[in-house]
Amino acid sequence: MILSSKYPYALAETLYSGQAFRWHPILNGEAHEGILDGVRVRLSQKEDGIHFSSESGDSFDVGFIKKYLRLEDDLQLIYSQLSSDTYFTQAKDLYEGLHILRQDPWECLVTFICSANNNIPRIKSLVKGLSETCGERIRDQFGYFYSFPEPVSISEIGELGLRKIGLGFRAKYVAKVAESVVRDEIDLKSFRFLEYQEALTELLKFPGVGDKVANCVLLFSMDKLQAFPVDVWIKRVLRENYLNDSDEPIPDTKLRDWAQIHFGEFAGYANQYLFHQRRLI
DNA sequence: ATCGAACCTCCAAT
DNA sequence: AATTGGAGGTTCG
Repeated sequence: MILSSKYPYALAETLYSGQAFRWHPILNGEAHEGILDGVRVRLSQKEDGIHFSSESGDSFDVGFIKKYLRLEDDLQLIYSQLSSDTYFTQAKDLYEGLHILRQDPWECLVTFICSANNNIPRIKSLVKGLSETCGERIRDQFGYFYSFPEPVSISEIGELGLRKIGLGFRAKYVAKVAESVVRDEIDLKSFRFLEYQEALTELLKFPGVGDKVANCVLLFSMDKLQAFPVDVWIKRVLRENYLNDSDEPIPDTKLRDWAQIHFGEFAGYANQYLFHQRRLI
């Protein structure tokens, strides 16, 4: 199956820019494999577009992949809205076609709780451990793989089980969030229909979710392109390029407010490009 | 309100 | 070889 799009798509940059943690290169980097909605998916970028295959073939909705990849995003519009910022423009010239992904909110929430005070290899290994411990074991033509666990499955292994996987102090948070989602029948998918501020307020009620994690979840899974996660890398970018080095430290939420006003409705796209550029220095 | 320490774990750098 | 410091943060006092 070939997915075509009007706009350039930097597939590898997108899959490995630290927003999703279950993709890995296969066939000497020719293609990428991940698990979406309990299905193993392979993607590769060719001249004529992004090639996509999975065992369920066409029965696996192509529309699903298109949504996941945000193929419909109007990059020209987004670029033009951000073009007055010279640092964004620099990053854009380097990584043209880099996209935000639209992930599953539950998986996104859990993985970004796991991201606290962790580096990317650690986050990946935790998500892998989680999936292999309480995800569903599924077989396809290439062998076995594991779906990302449902809230019930995580709540069943509890804090102790999560500690065994290596979540550390995050185990308590993930366990509580899983229990809460199960008990209160919270439909995270519906958060996407809330306004940014309202969804943010709701997410902040979860233990282990502060402003940074909430904004990641909003941006990467809830269609809030104005979300602006303030992490150490973005702080470096802001400090180095936009603020006086001599200034005293500014609280993260203030930095976010400033950035959202400065960059506007696509602040999250600016965030991803600046983050990606700074991280690869 | 604001601020710093503490929190699990892993691993690279002393 | 043991120890320290830091990693895409949040909570608690």
